[in-house]
Amino acid sequence: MCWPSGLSINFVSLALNKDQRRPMTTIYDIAKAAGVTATTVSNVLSGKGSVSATTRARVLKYVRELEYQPNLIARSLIKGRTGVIGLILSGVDNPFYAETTTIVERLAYAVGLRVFTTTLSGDDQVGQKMLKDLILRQVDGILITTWTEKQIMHVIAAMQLPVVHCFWEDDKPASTPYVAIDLESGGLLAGQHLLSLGHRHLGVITHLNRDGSSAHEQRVAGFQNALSQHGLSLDPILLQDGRSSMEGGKTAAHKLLTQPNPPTAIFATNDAMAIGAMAAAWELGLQIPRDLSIIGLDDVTLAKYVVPPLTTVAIDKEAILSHAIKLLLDAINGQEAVSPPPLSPTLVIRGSTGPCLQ
Amino acid sequence: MCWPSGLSINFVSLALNKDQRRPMTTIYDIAKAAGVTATTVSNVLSGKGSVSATTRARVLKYVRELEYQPNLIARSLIKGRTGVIGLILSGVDNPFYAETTTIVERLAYAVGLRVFTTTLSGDDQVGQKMLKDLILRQVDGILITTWTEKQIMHVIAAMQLPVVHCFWEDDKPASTPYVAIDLESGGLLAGQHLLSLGHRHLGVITHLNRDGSSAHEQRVAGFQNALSQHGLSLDPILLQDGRSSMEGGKTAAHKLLTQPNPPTAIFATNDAMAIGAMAAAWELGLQIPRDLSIIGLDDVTLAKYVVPPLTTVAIDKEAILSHAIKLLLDAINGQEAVSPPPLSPTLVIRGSTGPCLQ
DNA sequence: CTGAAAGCGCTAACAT
DNA sequence: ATGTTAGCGCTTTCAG
Repeated sequence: MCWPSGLSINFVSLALNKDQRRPMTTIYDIAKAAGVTATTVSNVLSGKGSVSATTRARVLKYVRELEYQPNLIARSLIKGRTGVIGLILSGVDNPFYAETTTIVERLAYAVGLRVFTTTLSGDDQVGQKMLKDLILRQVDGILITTWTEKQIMHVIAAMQLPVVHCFWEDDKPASTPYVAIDLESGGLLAGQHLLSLGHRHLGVITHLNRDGSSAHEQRVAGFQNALSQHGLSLDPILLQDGRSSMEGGKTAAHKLLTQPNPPTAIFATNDAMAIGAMAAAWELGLQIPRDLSIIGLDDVTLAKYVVPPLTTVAIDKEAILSHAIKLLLDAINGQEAVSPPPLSPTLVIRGSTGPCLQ
Repeated sequence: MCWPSGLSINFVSLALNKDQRRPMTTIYDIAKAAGVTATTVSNVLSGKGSVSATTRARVLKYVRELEYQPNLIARSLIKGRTGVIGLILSGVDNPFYAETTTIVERLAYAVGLRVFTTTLSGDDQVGQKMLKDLILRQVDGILITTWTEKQIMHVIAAMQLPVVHCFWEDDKPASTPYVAIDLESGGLLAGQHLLSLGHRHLGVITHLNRDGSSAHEQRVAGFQNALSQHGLSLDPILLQDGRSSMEGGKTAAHKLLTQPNPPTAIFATNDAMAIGAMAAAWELGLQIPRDLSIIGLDDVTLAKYVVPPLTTVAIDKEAILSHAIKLLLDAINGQEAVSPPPLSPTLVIRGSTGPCLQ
């Protein structure tokens, strides 16, 4: 064989097919070695039944020697449980979702669950197929964190598969457990903060297209409540769609800021859009917070590092997801899953908001 | 039962245990309904064997009526293949990894593979256990994108499990397929760019602790090559550890910039650290790029949105991961997995670098 | 305390 | 073209 220069044999690996690889040692292998039956080995391993100390020791010895590893697939088949859950996420360029995955994976593993993450990129078919695939793979439950096609919800419901919602409750069947956040008070907090800084001409960037959502509507509603308290109301032209993404937030901010009478402060209903808005402000030569205040909602890790650091309404992802996992586990175990009362967000003041100077 | 005010019965879900739920319809159910045997149903479904058009139609009819869904767990058990791969990631606050997961999930699914993401948070034990769990769950292969304990590598090697490395090749057994990037030329590009802007006093933020890595060393080496070409060399005090994270980058930049003779430009060996460095500069009242130029490496999505937009050396994640998945698939199928020649990064000039004004 | 037998849902020889 | 048999690796009654 002839190699392009620079490529050595190191760069080649003649892999072994599954059948060519050394077969895993099974429970039978160690049963034979220990001179007992598979049942006994199983009992030793599971701690059920009762086995004499002697045989237990002998079995364990071979377990070690033969480096036995239980085959979780076989176990899943017989138990009717895989110990895997599905996680449904949105695929927009939003750091929030990235953080969600990591947290969920860790929390789930802590209770013995692995997760298949399914990222829905818009309304494509791929995501929907991936979701069905989750069912074929016998996941024990599903955690939904974003808008999901009604049809899919029905399939899941028909399967009577345990489901928990969080961050997003649109089109959720009434009976589905849900970990709620008081998003309306989140919007209120944002509004009050801006108002207290003297801003009176306020813009909003939110997510409002058809698959958009009460989750964002609530934030806006809370914001409007704050305005009402000051006898103000939101000018519809100052409410723009940012599609939940950084890019969308940037575009929306452009529209807002190039109007004849631009706002002096903007509430973006999530941090991704807020960060996009900051980028737009920079392009327009606006300095934050001198010329424009921006407040987000979520408190993603990144918020601390953007310039200037983003003032935002923080939601406790960790707490919410931890609740969600617990709920899902209860549902999987056939226990009553009681949704907790809504969690309250908190205001985190950093550098992207300041007094109104106009 | 008594409910806190505001909570309605909607918030409760009495879940069904697995055993209580309607059992899935199996291949036998539809065999019985269609008056054939399970084998025939299997043949119809797989398209193997041969079945008369009539029975095929009849079987298919019941498949639809009874809403048959194949149980992939059972299939996995008999096939000795799960169609699942493991993905090993680092858990630092680096947007790069988030993007990696999403891309891998999509690319993998396109070739019929699902992925179990395993985030290694430092050198904790949890990550290592999760990794072993991957094996118990019979993943078909593993894609490693970050530093991994040698011991684990040995376990995997012992299992003769297909493995592919990318982005990171430290401690990689020589025979493991690897998708390489020419990181050294990446560092060179960064250095040349800074030099061409007139900067002569340069700082570097990189990842250098023990589990750090040739992956970052290469970047620094390339950078130093650029310096050498100009008869310059890197002052060791201007090389700081940023631990690959935004926080680390920020801390490192602080150290760099508070020195008696601070650099006029900084090369951070990844975008996360570069973004952290930008935050540090802001805190110190330095304006970018007027007072300080910063260049990163990776080109994460976020780079376009930070203020000012980050100049960086882009690596084509999509291409690399696509190669990696292909390699892994080859390895799984027992085919020769030939590592491609190293891919070249490219310079993307945005707003965080400018002429040296001192 | 240990073993025999059955079966989870599916597929793959090997008949017929 | 269809059916029979056996088995993937494990657990779970139920006997002994």
